[in-house]
Amino acid sequence: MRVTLKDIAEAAGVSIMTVSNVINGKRARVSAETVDRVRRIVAELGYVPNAPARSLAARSSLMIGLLVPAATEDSLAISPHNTAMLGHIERGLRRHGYHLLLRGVAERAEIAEALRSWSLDGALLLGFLDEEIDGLDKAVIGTTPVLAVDSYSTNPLTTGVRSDDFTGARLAAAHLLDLGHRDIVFAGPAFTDVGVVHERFLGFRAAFDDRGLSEMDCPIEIVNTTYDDGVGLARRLRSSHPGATAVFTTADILAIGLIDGLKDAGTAVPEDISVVGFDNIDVSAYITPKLTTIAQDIGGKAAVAVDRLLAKVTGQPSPDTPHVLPVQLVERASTTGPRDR
Amino acid sequence: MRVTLKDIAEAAGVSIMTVSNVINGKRARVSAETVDRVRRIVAELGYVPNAPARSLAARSSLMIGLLVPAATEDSLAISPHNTAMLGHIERGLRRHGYHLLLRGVAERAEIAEALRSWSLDGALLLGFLDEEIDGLDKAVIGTTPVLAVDSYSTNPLTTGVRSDDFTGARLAAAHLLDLGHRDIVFAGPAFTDVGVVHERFLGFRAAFDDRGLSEMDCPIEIVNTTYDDGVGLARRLRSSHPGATAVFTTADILAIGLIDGLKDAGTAVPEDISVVGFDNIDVSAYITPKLTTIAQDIGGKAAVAVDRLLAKVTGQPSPDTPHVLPVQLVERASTTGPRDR
DNA sequence: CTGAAAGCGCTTACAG
DNA sequence: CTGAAAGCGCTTACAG
Repeated sequence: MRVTLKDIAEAAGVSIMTVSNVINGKRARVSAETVDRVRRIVAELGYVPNAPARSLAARSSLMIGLLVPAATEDSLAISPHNTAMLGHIERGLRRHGYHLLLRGVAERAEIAEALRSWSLDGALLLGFLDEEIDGLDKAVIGTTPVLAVDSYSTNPLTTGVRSDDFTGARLAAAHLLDLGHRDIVFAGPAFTDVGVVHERFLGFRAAFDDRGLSEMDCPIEIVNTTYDDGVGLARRLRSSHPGATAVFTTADILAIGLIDGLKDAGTAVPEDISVVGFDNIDVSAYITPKLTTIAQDIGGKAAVAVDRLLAKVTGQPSPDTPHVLPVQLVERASTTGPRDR
Repeated sequence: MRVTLKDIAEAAGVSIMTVSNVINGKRARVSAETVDRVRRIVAELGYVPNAPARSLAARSSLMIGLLVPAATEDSLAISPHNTAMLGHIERGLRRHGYHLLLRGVAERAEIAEALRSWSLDGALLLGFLDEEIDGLDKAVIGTTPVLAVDSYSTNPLTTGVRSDDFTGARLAAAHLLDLGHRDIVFAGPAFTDVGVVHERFLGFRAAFDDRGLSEMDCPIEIVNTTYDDGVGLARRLRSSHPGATAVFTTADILAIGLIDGLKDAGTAVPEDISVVGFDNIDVSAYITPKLTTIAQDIGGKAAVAVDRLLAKVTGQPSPDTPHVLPVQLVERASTTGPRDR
């Protein structure tokens, strides 16, 4: 039989609720002597609080949902970047005594369902599109604190944390421009007039503006951010942009595929084409040539996400502007000056 | 206010428990007409079952724990292999209507705590050492179904699923031997006389036996399985094993570090040294030279783990031998015949 | 096919 | 500092 509050109470000769107070650290309400006695018996009997019972009674669960997009029948496609986030987030929550419910969501209704069903104390949204975040109103998330990571949605309910995408892309483009490149391709997923990719595009353009090169034409290549899409881009790059001497990609994994595809086609990197990535995932230092990229502070992003969410959970006023983490250029071997022509 | 069974019952003019029966699909106990009416009202009012209440009453939670080792203050160091497992496991559980609680555990007591506290219906152990699994008895896990992934522990309580490590290493060694190598280093983490690494060592040796080369001396290099350890191994390889023409590593990430380290030291791969990995993680196809390795069936492993665990959860008799998944050699560019000397 | 009652193990006001 | 009572929202026998 499992040990319950009642068992402890009987063994200690006190009421159930005194035990409850001890367990929950409400020491002000119990004499030090009683606390000790109860503590001892709890340890002796190996009492473990029943979380569902606690959740039911307290309408709170000490459980945080980490919601990640997933096609219905698909397994969670967790990017290297999000994997690292996941690890840090779990640690952060664990240190604060919270538990993590990981859930792939295929349709918006599942967000509401997850939140309400489990009496989640809060949720982190990782990897959703801005328009999906935009659609989250009180009707779907209720009063549960929710925070979006890497989102530019202006939804005040989800104000969260992200990297300084604008500056990152600007640094990347500045690096290429300073090396002497002028014909630079911007490669990334389709974007609208808001969001991570759009910000990176603006930052990219800003570097040109900074140098009075505003009029310069910058071809955009729309590609998904996978290795294979990078390889595909390499195949058509020479014909679609014969004059290009450099490519800025919005993700390392895309840059890595691009470099491999380029090499296969006999194009030297960086001698013929320089490539800059974004993220600084581990792999980027393993490939040849090592990738020049923009490093995000993943640990910092996770920590801020957890801290902000838990602040909301515990009822502290939450800032209405997102926390923006700095990024930095990591110069490695995939970039050099353009070859004389 | 949240909608409860009671609200539905009142609106439908039936008892709470009839609604409960409808919700839980016990249709045999309710007339078709009533089912329809209740269903309609449930949809109309947007009823979502309260999971904690259900867990408390039913002593079951539809929740499965995924437990992963973690040093107390550390973030989950999820290897590429385990990340892929995680994605597939989440999908498998979701399809079966279960939820996933992800938990890093620093000490054994936390396993028991997680299981009991949340009334978990079951748990998957990912990445634990065999000796940790060995220590799990009824006293710590109670009657909760638990299944270990990638374990050679003979603990009958956790009998699970793993890859055919023996055959994998044997294939790898056979490949190198067939290419003409004779001086091959085995590189992997410290191992005892049981476990994944030990099996791989046995398989490695078996390939020599197969060819009547049993007497051959095979140096073992004990290294952790990280990129940096691979680089470190490269640094000392030439001096510690001057005659070696090939290295078998127990993990791709180690092989990748090794290759980078060798290249930095001016040693050509595969011309001077051939390298074989194990896992076939994505990255292995991105590096130069592309890594020859042993591919595990990760999706299959996750699917079997989920199926077996849920079978146990639903009370079906569970096999007392682990499910072993086949592996295969993926020949790429990091191996070739030894140079004539 | 349907329902009234008890109970899962806790917390929350409230009263002393 | 301590406790008796009510209730969180559900499921489980049991009875009709």
